[in-house]
Amino acid sequence: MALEIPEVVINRLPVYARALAALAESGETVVSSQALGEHLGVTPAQIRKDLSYFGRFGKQGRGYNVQSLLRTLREILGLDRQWRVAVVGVGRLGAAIVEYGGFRPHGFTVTSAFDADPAVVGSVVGGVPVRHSDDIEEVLAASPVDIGVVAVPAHSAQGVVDRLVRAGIHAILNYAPAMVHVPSDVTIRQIDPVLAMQGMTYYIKGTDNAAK
Amino acid sequence: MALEIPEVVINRLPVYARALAALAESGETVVSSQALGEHLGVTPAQIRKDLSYFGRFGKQGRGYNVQSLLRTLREILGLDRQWRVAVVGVGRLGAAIVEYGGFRPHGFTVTSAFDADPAVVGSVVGGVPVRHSDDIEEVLAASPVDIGVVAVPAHSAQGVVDRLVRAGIHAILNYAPAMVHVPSDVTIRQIDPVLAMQGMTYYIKGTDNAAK
DNA sequence: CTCGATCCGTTACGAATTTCACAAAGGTTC
DNA sequence: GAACCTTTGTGAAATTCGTAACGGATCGAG
Repeated sequence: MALEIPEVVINRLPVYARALAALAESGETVVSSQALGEHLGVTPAQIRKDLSYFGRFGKQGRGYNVQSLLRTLREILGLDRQWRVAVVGVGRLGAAIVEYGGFRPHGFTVTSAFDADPAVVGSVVGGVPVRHSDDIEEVLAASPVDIGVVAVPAHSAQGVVDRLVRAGIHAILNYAPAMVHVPSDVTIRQIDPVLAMQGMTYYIKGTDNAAK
Repeated sequence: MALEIPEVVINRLPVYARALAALAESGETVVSSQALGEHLGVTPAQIRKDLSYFGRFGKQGRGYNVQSLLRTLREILGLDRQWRVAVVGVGRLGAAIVEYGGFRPHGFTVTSAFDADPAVVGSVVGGVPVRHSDDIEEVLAASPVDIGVVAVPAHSAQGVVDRLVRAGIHAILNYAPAMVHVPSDVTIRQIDPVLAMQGMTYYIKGTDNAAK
């Protein structure tokens, strides 16, 4: 508690946890920072350093116990709980997110959905009834969620985020191609394929394929 | 050319470009690093420093010309060209990517699609014929692309990436929940909503909603 | 029980990145 | 055209982050 843990470190922990889960799956019982690092493309030193922020989990000469380190990481990250998710915007993308089955095995369950289009409000998507975006605060006051997922057009994103923040949400995953602002006690992550691609083209400007 | 430009800087340029495009749209002709920074949540100094890697684009006392800075950034990033994209994996997610209309306005066109499922191979998704994943090298040799998008299950991701690399691709956007390895002359970006969420739960462990 | 090999946790160092702060320059006002 | 205000570009300082290196455990072999 005394030490402030860098965000970059926190963001690497889920990667470690995923690798450990794979190792556990394949029956491995111990793993060294060396082996884990190779499997993951990071240096062993970084893994040891990252873990050392939270305690001492390894045995010298042996490595880490896969099961127990995995359990520890999941506990640190809060992955040992169920998290309720609200999805705002159930257009093409939003509907795909609500119906996506990949979140639930990780403890994330979509428990409410919102949209601004009256034609969609009232329908049921992926087993979740769609409410109107104007009622976010009201609906979430009655049945709170932990995480908000924003899948609305860019120009509506900030408004939706503001609503989610007012509803008491402290974690937001934003799929909208817009840089939105949140108070410092709210964590936000951006998922933006276009930005990701645009950040790559710089590096391939000079390659053969591009020459035309 | 002499200077190696940090990757973090490159990744911020598309964000600046997007903000400038919005300003241009709304008729603004000049913008200061101060104003741009506020609009974007970064410090003015960072914007100036980032831009200074590439030249001197501003006027003291005035700021930057929106149109010309936007044009310059697009040129630097290679956003002034058309980029051909291959999508591998046309399941739920892959099909959504191929059919997604949001890439084309930015110069990214999906020109080929692949899948390993014989039931899907031969069909047409979003106007693009689906070929078998085993034929990636062959097909891309005949009609090359610039960027590969991977939307296959985690266990197939590395194999697909290897194929794309062998086909001469130098930029890969990976939607598969797997850490894949590429040679140093290949740029890769990861899109992983589960990791993004898992990186947020750490920060909301102590909030009211989670207490139950 | 000793030796050698392995590997963690930690500290010290170095690299990378961000922020600061200021001289120089453009614009405006009178 | 002089005084003043604004804002850039940039070295230098400060901060953050990653890597190297090593003492001290742990284990297995003989």
